[in-house]
Amino acid sequence: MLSNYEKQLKKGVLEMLVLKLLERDEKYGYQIILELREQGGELFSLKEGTLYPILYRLEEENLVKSKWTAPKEKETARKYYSITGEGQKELEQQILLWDIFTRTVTGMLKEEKHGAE
Amino acid sequence: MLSNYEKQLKKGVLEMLVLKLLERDEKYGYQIILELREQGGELFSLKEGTLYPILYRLEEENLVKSKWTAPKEKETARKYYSITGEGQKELEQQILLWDIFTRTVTGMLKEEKHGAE
DNA sequence: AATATGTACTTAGTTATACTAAGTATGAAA
DNA sequence: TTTCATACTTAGTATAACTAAGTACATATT
Repeated sequence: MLSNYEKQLKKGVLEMLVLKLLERDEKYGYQIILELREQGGELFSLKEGTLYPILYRLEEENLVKSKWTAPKEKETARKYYSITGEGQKELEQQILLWDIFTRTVTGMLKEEKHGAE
Repeated sequence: MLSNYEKQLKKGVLEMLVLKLLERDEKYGYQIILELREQGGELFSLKEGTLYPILYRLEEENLVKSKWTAPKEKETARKYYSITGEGQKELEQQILLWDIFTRTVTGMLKEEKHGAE
């Protein structure tokens, strides 16, 4: 079980990571869950109830688009998501901000304790 | 004005940064606002309505403790916060997690697009 | 003198996002 | 036949940062 601190750190980042996965090629929701788990370990082992609403939100914002596949015999239907041009731009923006953000915070954590001078 | 993405990224981190500032020496709320702004720029220019509730929460969790200063002549009273032993431990934990978290995410962002193989 | 600005703290209510927990439906394995 | 893995949906909750408003006092500006 993740600590509350870990849950909070993930805010915002999940959207960026989903866009990043879709940058490669189109994927369906459950596949994204598996790949996030594979790449991110426990920290990014999402329940369906976490991932799917992210996808709906991204689609609402036109950052991704989806299409259902006609299921072949003995296959469940899947909803494939792909990144849009707008989504690609947004992803690049978010990665830039992520770099600035983490460098800023890491810098602030390095400020040393003042000794007597 | 910060983007929504930036607001979300800050979740969790502010608590850690406040603890970090208090690690050096005790400080009062308004002073913390000024130092965060100085070190963190626009990204960490907090309104009072953002900072003070963080301090109250930290105190509730016994990670910091506070004392009012008796105001000398022509001085407003200030509430000084200092970190507790528990707060110091929590800070170290959070910094460890922060490092793991950022390395994980940055690694996931570096996964290259698959070309044809 | 009146107004604005900076210091210093408080609090009510809003927004955004991840969470839990439950549900639907199918196919394969025990 | 019961469990498990796949695959998607949705209602409700928790958390944390936000806006916006307020109090109070001292200093600076007009």
